[in-house]
Amino acid sequence: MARWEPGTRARLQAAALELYATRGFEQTTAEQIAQAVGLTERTFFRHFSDKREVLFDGQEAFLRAFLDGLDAAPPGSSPLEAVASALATAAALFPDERRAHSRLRQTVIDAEPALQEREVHKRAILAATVARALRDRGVDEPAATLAAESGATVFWVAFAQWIAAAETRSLAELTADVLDRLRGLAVAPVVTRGVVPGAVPGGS
Amino acid sequence: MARWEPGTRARLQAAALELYATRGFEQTTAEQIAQAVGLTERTFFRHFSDKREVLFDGQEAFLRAFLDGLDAAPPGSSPLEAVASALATAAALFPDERRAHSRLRQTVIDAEPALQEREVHKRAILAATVARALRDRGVDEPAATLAAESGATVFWVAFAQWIAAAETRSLAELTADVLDRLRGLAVAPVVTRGVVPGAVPGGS
DNA sequence: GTCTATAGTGCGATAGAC
DNA sequence: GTCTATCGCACTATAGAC
Repeated sequence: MARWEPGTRARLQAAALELYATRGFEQTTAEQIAQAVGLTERTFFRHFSDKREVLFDGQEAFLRAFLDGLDAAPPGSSPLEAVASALATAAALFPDERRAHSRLRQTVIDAEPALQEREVHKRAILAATVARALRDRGVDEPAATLAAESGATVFWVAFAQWIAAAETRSLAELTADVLDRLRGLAVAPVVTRGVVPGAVPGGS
Repeated sequence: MARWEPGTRARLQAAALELYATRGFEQTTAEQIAQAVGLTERTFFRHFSDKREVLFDGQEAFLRAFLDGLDAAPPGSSPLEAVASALATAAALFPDERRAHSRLRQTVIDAEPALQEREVHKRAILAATVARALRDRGVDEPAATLAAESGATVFWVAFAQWIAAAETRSLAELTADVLDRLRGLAVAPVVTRGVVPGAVPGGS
């Protein structure tokens, strides 16, 4: 391992993130990313199936964390208890040191619909995988899908909070809080702020 | 409205769905779709921003139904009660006559990752819009997002059931059932089928 | 309606690692 | 010799600019 620099993928990812953040996703060509790390466009596409995918690597580890968390839940746990365990395990993948990086990456994604599409697709795959794992644990449908989608939603709501400007709490703390709020949804039948009738102008 | 054939968009959509279903999405070029209805490729892209979008038109009406359903909920309703109202209104957009068409369309989408990305993106936009409407009704965060995402999940779970092979129940009936199951999730702490310890081979 | 950049693919050639 | 990462080149279709 001397002829070629190791960590090619990681260097392509870093270069892509920086270029997307500065010039914008559409204005950045695959050739520019490749040249930034001394490679050709063709090599870029050998590592990543398309320009979007370079920002969505490492989701496998994230998915595995979720599944490991499910496995860690004691047998006989309710679907939501198992999901709570998965959330805690997954949240541990995002220590505070990663916060700045996650923030920059999300800024890039939020600026580009094409990237948002890829992101929600990855999120959908996660939820579907968790649902399958729950079914394997003996949870029937539609409970498995509902619990899995709810867990995913809790994670992304907490994640958005975690990378919000002034936020300092850990992701683990935030996921636990949001999960509690979800539990309260089904049983708390009152709105918390004052209702303003007619505040939503109905169209048509 | 006499110089050109009316319903151009609808005819392009029908031709696209048929071609995607027979030749496959990737194997179908925009030019083929356009020529199938006597137009040029350029005209296709004037009506639809890309090849995927031709399958995702009419989401505005769907979104409006959801919002109208929210408005129909009495002031002071809980977030989930408001969502239940929205689900009923939205489900009414899918009478049984549409079932066959929805089935074919979903078959095409399920066969192509690029189309799945667009679909989940549209679903995400729906959930975000519902969340905003709930905030306008006085629901705070994260309750608004949690309720909106839960409502969206309920709809799509019910929708998948509605277009399943042997299904005959109406979409309205199915959304109501799935919503009840969701309500039970947070309070029902037991799995319904027998738990088989060790049934999930834990890796590593 | 034409013209063009570029995303993304297929295949072959090269060259180091083993 | 095999295996694998990289490069080079030709090519199509998308999508947007003019």
